[in-house]
Amino acid sequence: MASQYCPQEIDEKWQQRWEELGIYKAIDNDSKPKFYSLVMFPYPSGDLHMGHMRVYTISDVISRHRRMQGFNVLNPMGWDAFGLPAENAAMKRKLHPESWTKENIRYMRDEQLKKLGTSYDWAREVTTCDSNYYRWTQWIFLKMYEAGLAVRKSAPVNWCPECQTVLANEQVENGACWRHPETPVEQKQMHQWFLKITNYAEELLADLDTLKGWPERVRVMQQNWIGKSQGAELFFKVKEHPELQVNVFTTRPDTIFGVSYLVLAPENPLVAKLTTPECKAKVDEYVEQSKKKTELDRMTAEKTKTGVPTGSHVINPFNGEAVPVLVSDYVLMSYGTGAVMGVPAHDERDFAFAKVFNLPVTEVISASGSPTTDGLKAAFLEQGVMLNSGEFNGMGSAEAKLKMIAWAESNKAGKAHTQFRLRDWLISRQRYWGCPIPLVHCEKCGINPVPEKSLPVILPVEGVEFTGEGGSPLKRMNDWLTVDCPKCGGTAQRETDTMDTFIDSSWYFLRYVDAKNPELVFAQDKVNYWMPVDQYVGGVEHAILHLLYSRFFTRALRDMGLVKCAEPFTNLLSQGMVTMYSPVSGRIEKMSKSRGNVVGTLDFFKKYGADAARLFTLFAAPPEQELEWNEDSAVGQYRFLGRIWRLVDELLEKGCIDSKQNAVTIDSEKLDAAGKALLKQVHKAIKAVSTDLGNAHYGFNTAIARCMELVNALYKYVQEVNPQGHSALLTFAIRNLLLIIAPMAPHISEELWHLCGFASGAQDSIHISSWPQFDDALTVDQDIELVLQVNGKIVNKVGVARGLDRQSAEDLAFGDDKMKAKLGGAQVRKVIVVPDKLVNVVI
RNA sequence: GCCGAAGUGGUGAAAUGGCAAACACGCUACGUUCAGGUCGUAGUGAGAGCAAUCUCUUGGGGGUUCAAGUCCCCCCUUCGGCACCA
Repeated sequence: MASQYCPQEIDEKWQQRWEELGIYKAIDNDSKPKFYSLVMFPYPSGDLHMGHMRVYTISDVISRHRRMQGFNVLNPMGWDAFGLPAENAAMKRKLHPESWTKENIRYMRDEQLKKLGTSYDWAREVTTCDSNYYRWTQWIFLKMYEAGLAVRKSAPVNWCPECQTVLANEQVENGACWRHPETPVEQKQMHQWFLKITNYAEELLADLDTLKGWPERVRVMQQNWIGKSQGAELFFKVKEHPELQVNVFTTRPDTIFGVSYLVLAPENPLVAKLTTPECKAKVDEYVEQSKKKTELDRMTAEKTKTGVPTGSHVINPFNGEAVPVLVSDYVLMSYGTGAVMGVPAHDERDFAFAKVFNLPVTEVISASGSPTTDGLKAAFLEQGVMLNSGEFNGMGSAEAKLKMIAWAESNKAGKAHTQFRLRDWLISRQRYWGCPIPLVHCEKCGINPVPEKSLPVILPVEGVEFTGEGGSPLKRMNDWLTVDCPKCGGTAQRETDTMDTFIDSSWYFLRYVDAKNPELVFAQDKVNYWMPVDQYVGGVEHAILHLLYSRFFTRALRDMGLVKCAEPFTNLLSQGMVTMYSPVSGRIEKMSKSRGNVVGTLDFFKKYGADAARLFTLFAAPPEQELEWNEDSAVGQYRFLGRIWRLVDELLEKGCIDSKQNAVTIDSEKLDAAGKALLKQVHKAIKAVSTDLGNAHYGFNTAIARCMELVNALYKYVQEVNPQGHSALLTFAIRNLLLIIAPMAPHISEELWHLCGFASGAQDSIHISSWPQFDDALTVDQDIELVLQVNGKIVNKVGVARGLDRQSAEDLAFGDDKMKAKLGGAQVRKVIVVPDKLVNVVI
């Protein structure tokens, strides 16, 4: 055995051996309890840095631990391989996106993920840009099309001029493209394909409550995003055009008697119909101006209200009053009906608007039920008592709300309505490197789906030219473009838009269960055996996008009878990001190439080994927290591993490791005091690490600390006691130390496991050994320190044997010299005894 | 503005309402070494004291409790989500 820890000589050896032995293969429909461990698959950008490695390490430790606990673990890996960066890189480097992507995958798989010592079942590898994956993406799309969940409609959409494509709402951040924070998105009215995620809005929101294994912050983010508001849709007839009516959505139908005007969004088609000839010039100008504003402008513009009258009026269905209709850009076309009733007395924005346009402020709710004496200074937003509201006067506003909705319904003046903020998912992309949408446009028969038997619609690879101009290169691929209409057989054209890459990742976890099936998207028995995912690990940046889409997909597939579960991910761990000082910004920021603060994986692995990298990312912070990369501290983990190595080396040298000894425990009674103490340390460490790795918070940092304590205890023992003659105890300690650290440091533990002779042969591995048991009785300290307090302040600590009864503890406290001094002769009011912990005397 | 998470030594952090700072990084000393590194051992929250020891300490202020980093209320700061959402 080398006396020095040399990861360079052991890491790759074991990585290869594990692969040969196939010990990480998951077995479908095995009788052992299953554990589906999933980590968010990477985009093959070409290089993983330490920031990425954290998430794979965390998920790998969970998988390894469960495997040792006897679970049939599914721990797969794949590639989210479609997407814009490949296309942009291809244009820049004159490569095809496919070769660029495939080469990146090879490098990231073979040179990075495998060298981290991950335990993936590579037989299930999935690559979303492979036609044997995306044919099923297309198949699911067609199923959704049949179910009416994929629809083509005209809608205002977000266009990123930089990406040259439309984007989903979820991909717009602060009014800018998620890939280009400097580029504001433009609003365009376009015919596009949408998935009707809104059909599931209610369920997606309500079921968040069932996700007890998800972090609160992620649930709240999804809640905010779905954004449910309850209220009513109310109908206003147009005075000048009795055949027209304007519907508004409001959460406050109880304020309807306070309506003093109505506002339309500039994009609302009713604007043209309601504008009178006298007002047309000004309205047209206003609408033109607001069209020029990007969403970003409209959001960041000062909140002073602007607007123009249309010249028309609508009639309040509750009191028959005619109120003017105006146009203003504070009303959004994309939310509700694109029209709002103006109630200045009870809405802040309406109040501000009324002040600018000098509109009446009619108070209809007040705290007391009588009007405010000197006029409202601001909108009154709270609940209260109704006034100026006809038959509803005197009612509480909450009650009036229900009564008024009922009145509206029976008088055909409105109806109860729940409004969601969530919008349908725009999935068309005017780009090449994505999954083709399997549809055909025929001049005679319109839009037809590609028949199932003709799938996949292969994305053409040969002869594609990337000019960066004139839209998607697919539009110029005439051979590919022209196709027989599946319905009439005439000449037709393929759809040239591709799908949003988030579609690919919305179901990949379902394909892993049956990754190579050529006949089916996945077999029923397999998907029902493995799903749902037991532990998902990934970054919080996907809290809305990917996680919401996957929840939607799983529900849609459930309704088609393809899966049984509604929620795909039972437990979710959102790991914090890895940060480091950035010389670009001068701040500590998320590790990224553009910020110039990345630590490459290979250099570190070469110098200190994969285990040190793994231990550092696990040890430096709890998994949900941010972690600042610190080279010194990471090297500290390398030293810790060296300490283990030398300890085992020394014990082997001295013949203190007995490879045959594999007792479950050691008889404590036969040990001397030092031996008992060490044995206790071992059982305590097993217990603590089992708890830390087994609970929902995954205390990897404390688990490693416990291992360090055990190593420290072993050093102390070996120094104080001649280890010779104690081989049974020392073997037991080393054996268990290696087992409990194995999930976190898989290479060194495997090497030492074999060097100690604990493996049954070259075919054996520590990683398929059983997780060790601990004896709870042996973890209990028999000698404890009883804390003596007066009024909760510590006065003294005395060593006593465990199990001292209350009375003896109290006597002991009152007999203690320091306590006596502290108490003086004061009157004792109360004595609290917490057995084996403390005595608190209250004076 | 609404919602959520967090705030503990020089640093990363740890603490089922019951001894605050486990475990590390860093630093200091000693040993090993020609020396440096490595390695090993010890020390290391702040203040006072030669010392035993004492006092203070978990963003700030109140409260509950025999006992609060932990529970409750108010405030401050930082980070994150939503935001002219009717």
